[in-house]
Amino acid sequence: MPTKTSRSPKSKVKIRREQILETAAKLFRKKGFSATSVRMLASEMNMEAASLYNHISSKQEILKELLLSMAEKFTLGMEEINKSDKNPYQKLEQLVGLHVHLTLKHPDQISLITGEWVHLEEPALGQYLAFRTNYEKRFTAIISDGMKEGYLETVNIEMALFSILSSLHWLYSWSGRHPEMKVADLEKEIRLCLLSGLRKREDNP
Amino acid sequence: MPTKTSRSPKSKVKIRREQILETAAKLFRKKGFSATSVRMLASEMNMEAASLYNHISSKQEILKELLLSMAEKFTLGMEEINKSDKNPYQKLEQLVGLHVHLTLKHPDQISLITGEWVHLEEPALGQYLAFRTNYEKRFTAIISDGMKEGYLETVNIEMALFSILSSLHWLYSWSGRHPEMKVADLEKEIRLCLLSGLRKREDNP
DNA sequence: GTCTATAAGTCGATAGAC
DNA sequence: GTCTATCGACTTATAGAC
Repeated sequence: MPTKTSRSPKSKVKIRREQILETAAKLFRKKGFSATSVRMLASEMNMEAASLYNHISSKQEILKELLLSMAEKFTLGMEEINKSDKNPYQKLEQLVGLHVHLTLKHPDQISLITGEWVHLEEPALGQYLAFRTNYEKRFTAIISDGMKEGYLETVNIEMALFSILSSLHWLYSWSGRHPEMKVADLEKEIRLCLLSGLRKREDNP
Repeated sequence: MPTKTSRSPKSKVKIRREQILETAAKLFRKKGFSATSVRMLASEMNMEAASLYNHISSKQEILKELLLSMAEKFTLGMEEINKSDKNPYQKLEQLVGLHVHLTLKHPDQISLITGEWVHLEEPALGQYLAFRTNYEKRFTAIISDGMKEGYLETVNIEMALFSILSSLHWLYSWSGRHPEMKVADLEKEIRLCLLSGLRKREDNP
């Protein structure tokens, strides 16, 4: 049976590492990955740059962890939604909810999805793009089903995906300007804008 | 009266400078401003880094020129559209056209709008943000008019602006994947996705 | 686990020959 | 207008004392 003292230092290390990752995400968001030096990150953590390397192995590793952990969260959410027997329109509503939820919980990490993934090196880059492609493929399938089953207007599928995803990707900047807005309200408003517009009005269940 | 030889070298210089700006935009798009070195830019131009400084005064100046020239083009387009006596819905259609047109003409420069403006230094940063704020204000006014006059569904105005603009800002990545698509088709499709969804269906002129 | 010191390289930009 | 050579500052990361 592990003693108190045998677990305590381990969890302390983990917390410290998580603080570094959080701070890094904030800096990467503000300055970009390339323009953020490990010295700046260390300074923000009130330590010397060399000390960081007791917690992380490289600057690149930080970016990799920040981006791949988000990619996994989106993939997991997509799997959860696809497991249910909801109709395609309801799945889209849930997808909006997934984006809103993850965006409000991890705004800094989410912001990196937009432009900082280009700084990933192989093999992390390939892994990340695989997640991304898979996610978009599943998203497209749901939109496609929604059109076939009469829940959605028939428009260019790729364009629909593109317009929905680009709006959802920029949610973080919007939520930054309205920190007072509640999750439920934000979700309702963005559903109204992105989905009700798309939804056929006449003959729906 | 200027002779042929007096104009020829001047225009040659200008073309060289424009080639540098174009190449820089392409590199900034691919690697980001910070991760692009002047040596890489020079190499792409088949010259030494030092030689670049006969055409530009600094790396920062390149970014400033790329971004502010695009900001001016958008502002000019907005002024043109606002000058007409079209109704708000028609103005929105024209705005979509403006974005499509500028995106297809300057995809690399447009791509910088998304994330690279953060690397602008003052006073260029202030100038850029002033353009941006002004543009968003006018865009909002048109949406607001459209709602008041019954052309558009009544939704959260800021959210409508946000979802339209974020889709339009990412047009460049979409057009990159579909280089074969014609301007008119792209414009029609994106209008369908972004505006027809928003447009009220019952009682329009 | 944090520090100082430093390696080894790249950065933007300039000086001056041609 | 392009080159070589170079400056000084900054970069990521490591070695080793404490």
